[in-house]
Amino acid sequence: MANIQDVAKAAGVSTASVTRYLAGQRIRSEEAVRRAIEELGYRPSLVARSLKSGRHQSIGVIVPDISNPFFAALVKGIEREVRPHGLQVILGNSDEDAEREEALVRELAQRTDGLIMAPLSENDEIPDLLAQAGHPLVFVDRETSSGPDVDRVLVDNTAGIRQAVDHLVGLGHTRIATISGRVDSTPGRMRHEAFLAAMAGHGIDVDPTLVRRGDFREESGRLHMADLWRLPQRPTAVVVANNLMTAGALVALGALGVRVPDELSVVGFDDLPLATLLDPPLTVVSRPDVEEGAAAARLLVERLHADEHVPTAHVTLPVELLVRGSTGPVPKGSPA
Amino acid sequence: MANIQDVAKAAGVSTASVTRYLAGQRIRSEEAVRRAIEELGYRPSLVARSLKSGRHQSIGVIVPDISNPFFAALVKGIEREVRPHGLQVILGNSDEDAEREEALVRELAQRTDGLIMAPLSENDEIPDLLAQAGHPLVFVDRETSSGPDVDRVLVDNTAGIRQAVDHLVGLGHTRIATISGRVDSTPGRMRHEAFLAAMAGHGIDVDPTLVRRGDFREESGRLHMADLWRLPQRPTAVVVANNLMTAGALVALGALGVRVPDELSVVGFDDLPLATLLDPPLTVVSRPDVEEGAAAARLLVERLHADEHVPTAHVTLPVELLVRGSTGPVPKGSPA
DNA sequence: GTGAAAGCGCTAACAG
DNA sequence: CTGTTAGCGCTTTCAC
Repeated sequence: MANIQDVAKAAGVSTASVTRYLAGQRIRSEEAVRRAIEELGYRPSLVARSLKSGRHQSIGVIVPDISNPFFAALVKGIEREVRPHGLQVILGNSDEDAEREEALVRELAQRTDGLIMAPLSENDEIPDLLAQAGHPLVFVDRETSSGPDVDRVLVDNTAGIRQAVDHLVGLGHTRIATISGRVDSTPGRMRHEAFLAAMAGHGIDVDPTLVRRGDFREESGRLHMADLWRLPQRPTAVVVANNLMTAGALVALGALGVRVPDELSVVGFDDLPLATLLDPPLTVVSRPDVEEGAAAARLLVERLHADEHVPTAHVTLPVELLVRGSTGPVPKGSPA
Repeated sequence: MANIQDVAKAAGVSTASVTRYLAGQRIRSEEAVRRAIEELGYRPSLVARSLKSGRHQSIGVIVPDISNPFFAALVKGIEREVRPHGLQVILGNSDEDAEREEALVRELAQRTDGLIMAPLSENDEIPDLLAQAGHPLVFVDRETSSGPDVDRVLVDNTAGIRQAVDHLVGLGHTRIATISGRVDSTPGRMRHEAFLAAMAGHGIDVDPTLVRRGDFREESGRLHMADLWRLPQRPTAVVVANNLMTAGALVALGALGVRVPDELSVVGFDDLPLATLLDPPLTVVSRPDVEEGAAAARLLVERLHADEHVPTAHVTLPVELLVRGSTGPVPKGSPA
């Protein structure tokens, strides 16, 4: 691979002139340099540029699970927002693994100008280190609890769960179960607490056996749903804290031959691509996923372009309950 | 951020000794260096290392659409395979955009040790340039037609489509439609040609109005399906060339109130996460997606570790027709 | 406008 | 085993 010295030599100028040409400045031997670059197939080394300038013209995005359609949509929103600014998006997938997440943070912090991340756990410390080091950081969907104040974009998890519970209670349900996500993560904790609060708000005592702690993965939805159905006193409705666990719960229910919503009402959090085509169509708490990513990207870009200090921003986006076919009245003969 | 000089100074040694310590070699002042690193919070600059060594300890993966579950699974397989080798995976999403793909290739080629990519089009030239420059490259799912011979991992698209057509013909269908993917891409072209060949193999003349060219996106599945249903002579079955377009086709059919498989049989290519929970469960050509990624990763890692020339490998993985509920006999009264 | 030269942070060859 | 030094490829003073 040709370097800037080769080009300078071929064009009969100094490397400084080549740099100037590259930067779009006017130089006398423009044509010669252009030809030399062309003939040698020269491409400036991004690594050398980064070392020299400390900038990378790219941002990093770290998500816990890229195969979750929600995070895929988030990434879409980020890319859409960031592209016009000439920044590359480099994606890291921690695969729900704390060690891998840490490695990615360290790697991308050094190779990008800023980071958008959904940390695995609120106890994560790495992001705080980054922020302290002055590396631009925006939390999206999740945040950490300790450390400095950081830009973040969340959705109104509490309102979403409350709407779901209100809807079920309105249909006459009282034995409502929940399958929570990781309670050490922001959405897991908030949705879990919101469920308990909403039930209390309706004056309903929650049977502890109906409160299950999952981990956001499909398998945990499957297992907990099967468990719930094995209970002597079954629930008449269930609120599942994310899309993947909802999918798992539906698989379990399908295998058990449970009729939804006749025997059990199901509400998921986060829409699924084919939610309307399921049998029955799934009632879910839906949120503006692409927009969530875009909002986070806007905060980061703003911070990258700012000369002076930018105050920390906290954005909360609204959610919406989409009532479809998977929720219905309490089955007859159930203990009301 | 502290650099190696700061550490050397603090420990009272030369930078060379710090480097040696970092590389795990035995040095006399080990303890002093350890403490200096600890106290200064020193982290070696990856960028400087890359510039010096020309290696990056990471690989790049470029896919056309990360929100397609197939590519998400592919990435999973790659990460699983590559992690034990201490390599980071950096993901690029071209979002079906040729310009963006080119930018990603150029960027990642300079910042990674090797690339796994599913090129948008068989006419793409960038990958060839890379390969000529000696940058390790593996094609997965798709390849380019010109340029040097490159490692690749594909699936047996032809056999998959043939099985789908055989299955439908076995059920008595002859008016079989297809919605193809981008025919300038490997899987698009192969599945398209395989469809025509399989039909010819059964001695069936294909009505040209039943052959639609989509672009692998959901919307194109929706549009083409709606178009097909508007035809005076409707098909009795349809083979859709990928998962997203199948989802779109199902949405269109749902909106039109078409009963599957009573009025129309549907076969998709690529399984969908919830395919078994759809109404009816979807018949698909399924393939080992995670394994496809892993196979590509193995080829790349092998090439990265090899001292000498490694002959090019071409891997083709088998596919499997999963017959579920969306295919059935020809509707009565249809022109056989 | 232009070129010489220093330096971003690291590693490796070399001499001790 | 250790330190000195050159150099990866680029940008940016600085003096002309």
